[in-house]
Amino acid sequence: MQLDPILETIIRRIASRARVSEEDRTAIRSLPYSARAIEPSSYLVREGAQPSRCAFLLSGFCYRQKLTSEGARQIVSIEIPGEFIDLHHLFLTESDHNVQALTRAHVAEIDAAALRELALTRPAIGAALWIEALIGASIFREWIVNVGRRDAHSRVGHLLCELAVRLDIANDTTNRAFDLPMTQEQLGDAVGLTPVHVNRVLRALAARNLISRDRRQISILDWDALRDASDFNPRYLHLTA
Amino acid sequence: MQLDPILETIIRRIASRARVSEEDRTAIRSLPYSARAIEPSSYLVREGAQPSRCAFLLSGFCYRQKLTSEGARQIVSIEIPGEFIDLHHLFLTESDHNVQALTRAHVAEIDAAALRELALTRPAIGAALWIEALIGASIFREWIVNVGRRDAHSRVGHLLCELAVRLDIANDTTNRAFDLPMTQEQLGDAVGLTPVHVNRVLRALAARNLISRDRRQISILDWDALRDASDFNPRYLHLTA
DNA sequence: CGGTCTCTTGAGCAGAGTCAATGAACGTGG
DNA sequence: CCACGTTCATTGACTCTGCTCAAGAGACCG
Repeated sequence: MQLDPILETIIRRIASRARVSEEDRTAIRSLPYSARAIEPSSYLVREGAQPSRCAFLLSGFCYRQKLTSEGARQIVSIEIPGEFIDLHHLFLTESDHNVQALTRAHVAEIDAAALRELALTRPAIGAALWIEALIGASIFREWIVNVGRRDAHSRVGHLLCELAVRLDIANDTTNRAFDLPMTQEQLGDAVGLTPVHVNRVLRALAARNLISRDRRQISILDWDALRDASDFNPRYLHLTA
Repeated sequence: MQLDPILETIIRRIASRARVSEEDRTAIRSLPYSARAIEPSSYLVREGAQPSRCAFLLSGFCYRQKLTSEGARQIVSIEIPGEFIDLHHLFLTESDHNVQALTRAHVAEIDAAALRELALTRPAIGAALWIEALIGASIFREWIVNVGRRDAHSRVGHLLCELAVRLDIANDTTNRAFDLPMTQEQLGDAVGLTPVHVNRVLRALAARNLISRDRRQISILDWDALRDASDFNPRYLHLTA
């Protein structure tokens, strides 16, 4: 029998978090889902919607965002390939935020009821999804700290460190360099600064030889220095959980 | 047979989130736990620790907090009675933050392995705990927005609105008034401001007749006005989920 | 009654925002 | 291949919200 490569990708992700049995794998293989391509900046989820599917990001980047009544935007997380992007919809009916594609992206939209069923009845799958969700929550907490208590240089540096680590883990590399598919305005929305100030901070970081930039390609030149200057401690990513 | 009032409280909480069967209740009634009183400002959980218990807050207030290397503190959530305060420890080994008591508090510390077992094998209990955790994550997201994109007046007002709603729900009241057991310094740590500025903001809100204060008793005088001024929309609390 | 912790208030400062203009990169159609 | 329009990045000048420093007043406690 031919295996569906998309479901196998999802299985690998879940298996990386918990010991899944052959029956667990079989159960995942029967999940109803549909694959979809998303154009940059289009919405995957809108605040107030009641989605019946739960997306898994296969390729591309997304971000999670909320708007204030003043029209200001705050990005509350950035999603990279290989992540479940709305586990919330498994158990909460209404979305409390928006999710948009940053680049062209591919997602597998899994039937929420079916995935919820697996999460509740198959302990290994349940545990894996719990871990995914709880690490996500931990990252939210760190972002509150970032935006609430760090100065502009550390905020931007911290975000770059986080992305470097998460991308290196996801790609099984140790590059500390990556293509950052965000405008400076979006970066500002992620760290609570204006685009003008993000620009000044980025060049200040480059001037201090902590990073180098070429278009939107970011290389961290001095990891230890940037990590220290940005108060970055990867504990909150629970890499060894 | 005599029922343990503490476990019954926990059962009621879980039952408010999902339809639990009599077997589910029986299973909860056999959870190993110990009750403990906590003095103000003492720690329930420390960053880096590997707790084997998961606390449920029976009375009193707690806050969740992280420190930067500069020594700045950011409070990332405030916990009120009736909440599970570290569901993270069910599935993540190491704590990424500190939890401290705000007032004298009572907690039931439940054996994490036993509760995890229930979460994974009893669908109703699992669903209830998922909902608890996901609402917590939603509140983290809103706090990122609060600290990242709102001005000082809105930030403080937003926090007061959130606490008023959560406490009214928990106590089944509609007072819009509550005792806020926090110093202005702690308030500042929750909204990313200095205590001096929190002080000015609080008196400005009082001067605009949005709130009144007597010691640490807060009354919201004009709910609609404060809600609008603070950009508060309770959707993120998922009250009807 | 003294000590300590909070709360208040004022004065001056500075980090980040605003406004505005210029320049570079990129996609598109001719 | 080039002209053009759009989006994004960069820079300067100026402003302002919120911070720092510091001192005094209340509240609470043993």
